[in-house]
Amino acid sequence: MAETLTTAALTLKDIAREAGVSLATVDRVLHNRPGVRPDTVRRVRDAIERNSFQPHVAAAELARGRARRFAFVMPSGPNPFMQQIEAYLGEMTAWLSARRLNVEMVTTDVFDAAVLAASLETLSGDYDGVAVVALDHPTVRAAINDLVDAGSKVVTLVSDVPSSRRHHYVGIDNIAAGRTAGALVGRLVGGRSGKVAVVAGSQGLRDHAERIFGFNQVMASEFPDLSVLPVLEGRDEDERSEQLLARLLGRHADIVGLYNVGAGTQGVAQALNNKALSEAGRDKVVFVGHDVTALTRRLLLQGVMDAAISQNPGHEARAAVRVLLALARGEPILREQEKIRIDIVMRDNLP
Amino acid sequence: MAETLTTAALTLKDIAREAGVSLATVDRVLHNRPGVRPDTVRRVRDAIERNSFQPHVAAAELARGRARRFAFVMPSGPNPFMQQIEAYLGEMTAWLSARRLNVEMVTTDVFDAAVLAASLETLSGDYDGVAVVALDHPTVRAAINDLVDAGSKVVTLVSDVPSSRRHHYVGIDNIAAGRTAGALVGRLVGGRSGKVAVVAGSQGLRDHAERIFGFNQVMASEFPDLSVLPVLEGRDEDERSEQLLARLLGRHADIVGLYNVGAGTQGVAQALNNKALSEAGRDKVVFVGHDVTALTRRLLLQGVMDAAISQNPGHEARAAVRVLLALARGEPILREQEKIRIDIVMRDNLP
DNA sequence: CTGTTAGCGCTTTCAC
DNA sequence: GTGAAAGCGCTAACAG
Repeated sequence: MAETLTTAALTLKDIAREAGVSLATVDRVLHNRPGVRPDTVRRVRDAIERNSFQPHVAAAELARGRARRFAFVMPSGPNPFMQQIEAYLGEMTAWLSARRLNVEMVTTDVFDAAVLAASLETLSGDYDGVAVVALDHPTVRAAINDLVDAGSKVVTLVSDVPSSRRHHYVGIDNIAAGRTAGALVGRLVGGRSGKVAVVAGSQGLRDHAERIFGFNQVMASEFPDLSVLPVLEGRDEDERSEQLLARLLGRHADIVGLYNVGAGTQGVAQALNNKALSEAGRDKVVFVGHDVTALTRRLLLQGVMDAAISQNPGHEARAAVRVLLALARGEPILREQEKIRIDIVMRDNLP
Repeated sequence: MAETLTTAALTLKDIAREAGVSLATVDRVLHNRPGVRPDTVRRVRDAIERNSFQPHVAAAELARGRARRFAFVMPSGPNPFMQQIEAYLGEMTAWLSARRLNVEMVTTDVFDAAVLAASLETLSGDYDGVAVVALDHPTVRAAINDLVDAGSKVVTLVSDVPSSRRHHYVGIDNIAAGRTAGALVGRLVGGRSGKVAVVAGSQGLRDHAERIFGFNQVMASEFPDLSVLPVLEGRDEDERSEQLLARLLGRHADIVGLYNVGAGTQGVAQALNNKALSEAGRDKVVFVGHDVTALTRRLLLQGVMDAAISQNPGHEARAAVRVLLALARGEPILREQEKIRIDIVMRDNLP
């Protein structure tokens, strides 16, 4: 009927006594510091094990004295999604201060490998942890590895560099996100047959490429009545996206679905809308895109957009901080908690 | 280019000096403890304000000495969703121990107001915080209020008692969840017209009633071609749900959608399947239900179920702990972080 | 009403 | 290699 989830609260001193050594030695073993005879190490480890001893984080935190420094390396452009992440970090100020954590924002051109790598190099050695929205490029990979070698904990944020030695990736599985988008477009089209348009920023961006890959997978295997048109590259710009899409809609009268892989949403919506106005008899185009912003929220409510695939920016911001903190403290990461889910957002479950 | 989110790390002593008082007095003011002249209070408050001082949580935690005790009051039956919550709490053991938090599970019959209230009464005074899966009933409300009066922090979990003085509710907005289910059924049916079946545990349960309410709202306003049949009450039991649904499917040949509000999923799936087998020519029934369990996961992968509305049980478990901790410490709650979202889960974004 | 003081359980010098 | 001891910034007695 009642059951407890926690173990007796021993202290370092208890372990020290039980292992027949001093506090300092237990501390050394606990943190794998050198200068302890292997035999002693074993004795201490045993005692820790036997009691399933957990050091008190609060005490550890207090004793170390100095505050921790984390840096967030973010794109400098006016990307609403990134701005949301920054805003959510801002909301954590009190929480951060109460834990003596210093978070610094560093903006840079994350789309230029050399510039990004240079920014990362300047951080070397000064930070306990670095979160970076990373471009997947050899130069950047090297810079990340250098940071790791210099002793910083590194997490990639939103966009990963899997080949680097970063400690953790905070972001979604973009192939699965693309698959989800495909399933939604396919299902919401509702059995009609026709063509599907895809607008991306650039197929050179890893996340965009992966999303398109997943999208095509699902379309090919599950919706044979729908044919996917060649990807339009709108560079995440409104005007360009609008023009390209408007032209495409003009050429194909039987477009029933649209997947907007990146930003440029305003332009995409515009193109859709103009068409709807001018060509009365035409079927509604199912429109699926990414991220919940002020704009996509409005489009969802208006029924212009049907669904948004979203990675909760608040969650990403907080997860990045928590993961860096856990890594810095040597605590285990709650993987389930820090995993970023692929959210499907429709009008009625808007957050 | 670089910007810091945190403020200088002052200490209580600094504030004391600046306000011309002692440590103890600052501490009293900080915790609104009595026995300080109003004028002194003001002076101290000013100093705190001026420096936007944040006490160091680690130090506070360490100094108070004793561990905190939290109780989780959960249903005693074999409900997979509740079991998941318990499992996720179990995964936090190390995290909890490292913070000297004791979490105890108390199981009881949460569907019997008197029994539940009695269980709550026994906890009075012994816990810093209590999380409870609550039935919305006057007796339970009174028990919750008593706990609050006795000094415990109380959060309702999954199922709320809005009229009580509980400090927080950790769970989803069930009306919105029902609306989401409605939108999904309506959209996934894909323009066909016909009837929609609804299977619930009982309309007496607040969460079920709210979901049905939201579901009907959307169906009535947005999908006039679909008519919702009277709710079947399956009591969350497999057999009963199967029988009722099978009979209904027999009587109405034009059922195109199904909303399963609660549990009994196995039975519901069975009824759908049998029908599919026996009546070859019949249209696929769009099936939307709640929660991602081993069973619903399988059904989604098999294509029997089309979507699950889910409230992340891991998130609920951790949010409940974090909220109780923040409340106990007098820290602000990160509302955005602790909010439970309505997740739409389809095959391709299964967590 | 206000101040003094002894820890809380670690980390970190500095000695041996 | 190992140990002793001085704090870290608070809280909670207790004393005035």
